[in-house]
Amino acid sequence: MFPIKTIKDLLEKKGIEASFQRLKIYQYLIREKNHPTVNMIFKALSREIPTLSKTTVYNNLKLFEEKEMVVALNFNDHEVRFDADTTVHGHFKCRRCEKIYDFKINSIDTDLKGYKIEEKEVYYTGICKDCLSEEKGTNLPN
Amino acid sequence: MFPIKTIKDLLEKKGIEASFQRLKIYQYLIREKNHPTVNMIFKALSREIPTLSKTTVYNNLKLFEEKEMVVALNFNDHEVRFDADTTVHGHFKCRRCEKIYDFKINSIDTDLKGYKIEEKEVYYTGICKDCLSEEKGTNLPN
DNA sequence: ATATTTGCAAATAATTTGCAGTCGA
DNA sequence: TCGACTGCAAATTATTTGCAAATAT
Repeated sequence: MFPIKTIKDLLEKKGIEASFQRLKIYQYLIREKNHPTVNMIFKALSREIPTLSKTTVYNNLKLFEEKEMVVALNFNDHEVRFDADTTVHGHFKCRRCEKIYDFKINSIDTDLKGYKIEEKEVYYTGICKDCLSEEKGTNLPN
Repeated sequence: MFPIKTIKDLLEKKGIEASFQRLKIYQYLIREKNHPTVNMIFKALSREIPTLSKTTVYNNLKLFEEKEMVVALNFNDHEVRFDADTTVHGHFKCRRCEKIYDFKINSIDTDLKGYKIEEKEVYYTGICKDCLSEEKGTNLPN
């Protein structure tokens, strides 16, 4: 689905070198779509790249952010998560299973006038579909 | 506008003691409405309360959060800001002057279905009205 | 008197920085 | 060969924890 070649082109189109580590980190983001933390990326890729350092993960995520290839998500907890989808969309975080779901935003009606808006971020928190149905399941003996 | 007495009642209504430091911290939040960081609160109140410690500021903000008297704002930068207005509303941060403005959200139209939403947070970033007009001012010789 | 709160100092965690060695066009 | 990239170790910053002293009911 996302062969190395494609990602390589993508990186080069952005004017950055396609080093092995960089390529793998970006590939991880677009493949997994799991909104990982620095640590999740580091741990997952360390298996393939045993010499990988966390600094490199930080370096590259920062670079991706500058190139607007990645956005950082800041929910109200002390971990930053990353998303390679930079189009405007909302993020829902389940406080039970900790998963983050993307959702589509059709419009936001506000009273803001005269401001130059450059970025929009929308975070929802709650319980996801799966956890809700599990909850129901445990309550009903059948 | 927010006399000590009123704030004292408010804290007690929430079931927490109205200690001097606690009262001052909460008063600062609702008076200034400036969405301060821990440091801003600490520095501002240190003048009046020279013995104040940052731990106490952290302790009380945490308590306020638990009691849902305060929400923490996480823009994509490494500082958390606090807001004593806990109703759902948006926050706009100017990347020029760093000020945070509140705005009203009438509605958000999304495709999210079947999820239990418990919290909504909306962050906009850009240039505020004031900074925009200054910008114009410097460009025009008149 | 007793429970809560405060505030210091130390611990922890996340991120950044400096820099020497490595890699690839 | 040269500049960019990596990765270690140390530094920095934000936040939390442990605990003894202070405070308030």
